[in-house]
Amino acid sequence: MTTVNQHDSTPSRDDSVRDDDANRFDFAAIQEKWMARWEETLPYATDELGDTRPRKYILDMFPYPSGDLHMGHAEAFAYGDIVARYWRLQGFNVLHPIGWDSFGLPAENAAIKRGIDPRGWTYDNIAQQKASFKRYGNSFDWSRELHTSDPEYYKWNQWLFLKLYEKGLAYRKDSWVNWDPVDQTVLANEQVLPDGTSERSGAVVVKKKLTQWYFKITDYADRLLDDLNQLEGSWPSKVLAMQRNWIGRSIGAEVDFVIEGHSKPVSVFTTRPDTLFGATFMVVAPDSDLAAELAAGSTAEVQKAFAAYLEQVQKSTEIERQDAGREKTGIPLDRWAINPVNGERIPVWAADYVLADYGHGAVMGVPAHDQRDLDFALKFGFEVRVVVDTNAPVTGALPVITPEMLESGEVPPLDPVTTGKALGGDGRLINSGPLDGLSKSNAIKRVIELLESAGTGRAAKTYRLRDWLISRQRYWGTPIPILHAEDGSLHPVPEDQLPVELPPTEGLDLKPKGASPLGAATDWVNVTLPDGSAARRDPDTMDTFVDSSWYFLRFLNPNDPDRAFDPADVEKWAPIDQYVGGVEHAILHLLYARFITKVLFDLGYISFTEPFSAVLNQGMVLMDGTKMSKSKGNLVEFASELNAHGADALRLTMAFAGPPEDDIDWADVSPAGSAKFLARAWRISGEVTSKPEVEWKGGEIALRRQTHHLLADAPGLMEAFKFNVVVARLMELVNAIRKAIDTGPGAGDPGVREAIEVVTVLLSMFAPHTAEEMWERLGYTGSVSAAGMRKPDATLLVEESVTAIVQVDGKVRDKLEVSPTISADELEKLARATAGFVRAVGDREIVNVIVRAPRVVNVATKG
RNA sequence: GCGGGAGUGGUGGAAUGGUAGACACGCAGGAUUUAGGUUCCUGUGCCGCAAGGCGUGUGGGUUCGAGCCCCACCUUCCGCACCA
Repeated sequence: MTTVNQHDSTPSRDDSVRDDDANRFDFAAIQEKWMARWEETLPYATDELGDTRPRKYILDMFPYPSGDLHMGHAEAFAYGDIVARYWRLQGFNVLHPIGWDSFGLPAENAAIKRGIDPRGWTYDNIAQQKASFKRYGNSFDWSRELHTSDPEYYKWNQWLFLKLYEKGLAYRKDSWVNWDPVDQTVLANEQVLPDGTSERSGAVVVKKKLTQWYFKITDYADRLLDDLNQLEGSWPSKVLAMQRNWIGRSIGAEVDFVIEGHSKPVSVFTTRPDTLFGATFMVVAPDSDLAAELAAGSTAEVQKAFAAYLEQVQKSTEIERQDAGREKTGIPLDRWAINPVNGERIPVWAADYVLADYGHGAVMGVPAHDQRDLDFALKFGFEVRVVVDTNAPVTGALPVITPEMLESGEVPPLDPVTTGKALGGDGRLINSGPLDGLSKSNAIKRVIELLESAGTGRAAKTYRLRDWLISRQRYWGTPIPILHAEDGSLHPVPEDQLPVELPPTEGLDLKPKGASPLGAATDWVNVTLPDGSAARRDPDTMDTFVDSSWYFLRFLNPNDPDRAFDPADVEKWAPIDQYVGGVEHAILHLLYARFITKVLFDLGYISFTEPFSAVLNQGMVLMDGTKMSKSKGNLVEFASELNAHGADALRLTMAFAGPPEDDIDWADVSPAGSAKFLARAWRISGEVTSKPEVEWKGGEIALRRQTHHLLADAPGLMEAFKFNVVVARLMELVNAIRKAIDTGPGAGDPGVREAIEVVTVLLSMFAPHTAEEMWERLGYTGSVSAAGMRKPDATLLVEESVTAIVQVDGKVRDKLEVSPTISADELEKLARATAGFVRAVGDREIVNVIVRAPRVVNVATKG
């Protein structure tokens, strides 16, 4: 079947010809042809030597190879590719690499289920995804492909780990961790969903006390937070907000309370040190070490009650704990704390509304000014002492409040006990000795000064962000390059002995059992230190988010055996100009990558502190309003869509569906409609009878204007990610060309050739196979991707005439065709003469005339 | 509760404060066709025979003019949440 002709010399509207093979748009044949061509010519390999063009680094979040690509990939990778192709057309040297995030639990779980090696499963999936990407026409530089599960890659994870270890940023600690009882491994805080279940397995996460490796991301909390300001405008505001929220910096003070009979004072963190005189009790987290110590030093009765309470708390799930309307619980410890500012003796309780891992795991209870403390005080009968008059204005004179004003509700009563509402607002301090009369913010400053001079407190910040737990008790990950000597000392594996390769799976039971399967690989785990003593390898592997925290640097020198990346190449390409991926990585991956980038900056390897200059989050692909899933029976398969409509129609559908950030409901879009448009455009490319050398100037002027307006508008639209609008404009231009051929100057008009060539060049971003084919049919031999974006001719952008609207009282009453250079007076004169104007104004009085030549005349009337 | 978005035809969506609904899907009609499909053309916000009127979640405001800016509210989606 001859589906593709260089030159269809008989453009004809005759149906007998139209139905011929040569005039039928055979997307499958076109796709095959160009796929094979690109396989030979490798047009998207980034060749460095002597290339003086400016650079762009466009990156898609690399995929996890679980099965074939799905519709979500089809969307995200279409957008990334469109952006990459756009910058290539604009004359940039574009780096657009691809790799595989190929370590991780799904491979291991699949391996266990089927009794196979996770390697085989993973690399088979990669082969499948790779083939799909090639069919999809992604303009990747395949020569830079990387796999995080290759020793050549994970060697550098280990190198990175050692660098953090040297800097004291990788450390071991014994603490309560999130334990996934199904996957039998620990999870990072970020991997526990809000409902307390595991992001991976869905199991309810439990707490377990373990010694684990951590990265000290909290050292970078301020920088991770403050540097977000630089990204304002080029990152989605939602992602910025989520990161700020996650880091969760609170500014306030630490206050030291002496506990009677306890050697060390107990510090509490508070954002409201101004309310210190209103503290009537103290609460510690029941699962904190502090609570255990305080209980241990109390009566036998308290010890027993405490043990029972602790057990009850630990049995309750995260879901129960997070029920906001839950009644407060707690028990007295029969211990007493001394308020450092007034010497008052206040009782210490344990209650689970205080969290062990935030602040110091202890709070001062100020029931009048904190809702949680108030709820607790009302239940257990603590004094509620108002120390901020929230009715008092912060500036100016104090008001006189009469009983009538309180009665009428004009002024709310300062009575939290009766209202049940804590007084959280600003006001003036009362019942607070030296702070009386001060505003909230002044009182905070003053009380910190008093505490600091007395040595019983200080200004302090605290964060919601926790250190990053990176140990995983699983096989399919990067081994942690640390040796444990028999005396318990830690010995980093020397850099020249990296990588520490994973042992083969033969003989290993990968089934989760609470400890890493690597511990059972006797030959692998037992080693000898240089002094001849015995040691064991650390059997845990790293969180795969370590792999993805720096992979964008490895793309620059993916095959360099001597270093993770070449600083000179990093200088040339990084940071990434445009990162494209799902919002599901808004916190985890992006935060970790930002952290590691800052660490590498501090280590002197790179010169920038933010890895991603701009981020685009694509929406989701839905079906009938919901997420696709096999169980719901609404799954749309990428492969079957690709077979049915072709890569170009699919890509075009993604681009045309709407703004990239919005969800696409596959039931609402029409890949068949996209294919129809492509066929329409392709058909025109075969009908054009002029030669490539033809002089544009003689072309039909209206069509030429439309062509050049599109050239003028396209860059701005593309850079604002308004792909749908660009596609709409291409459709308009194709419709105009169709009309020009059928009922205008005909297929030989130079303007027709110019227009369809511009369509072809722009279309190459969305539908690369079709565009290449059209380019060839138009008589060119090179790739359209190298054709470059044409410049609009400024003289064609000036309109010959514009439509002016005539408004009366803001309503359109008539229209005029006028010169774009018309004067205001002239326009007003013409407007007053229009029929619509005369009819609308009637005999009413004109009170105002606004003229904005050449677009609008608006007349305001009276009566 | 805190934070971030979003509300425009039957549908997806356009619209530097200046003609609301570009473009497409769907639908209707026509041409071609033995027929279907394809292709091409025309129409398609709502009410109304028409003239005309009404229309961007609701109510206010600014303006000659508001889908767009400001205030209040409603609905909805997403993220976080006993974070001291």
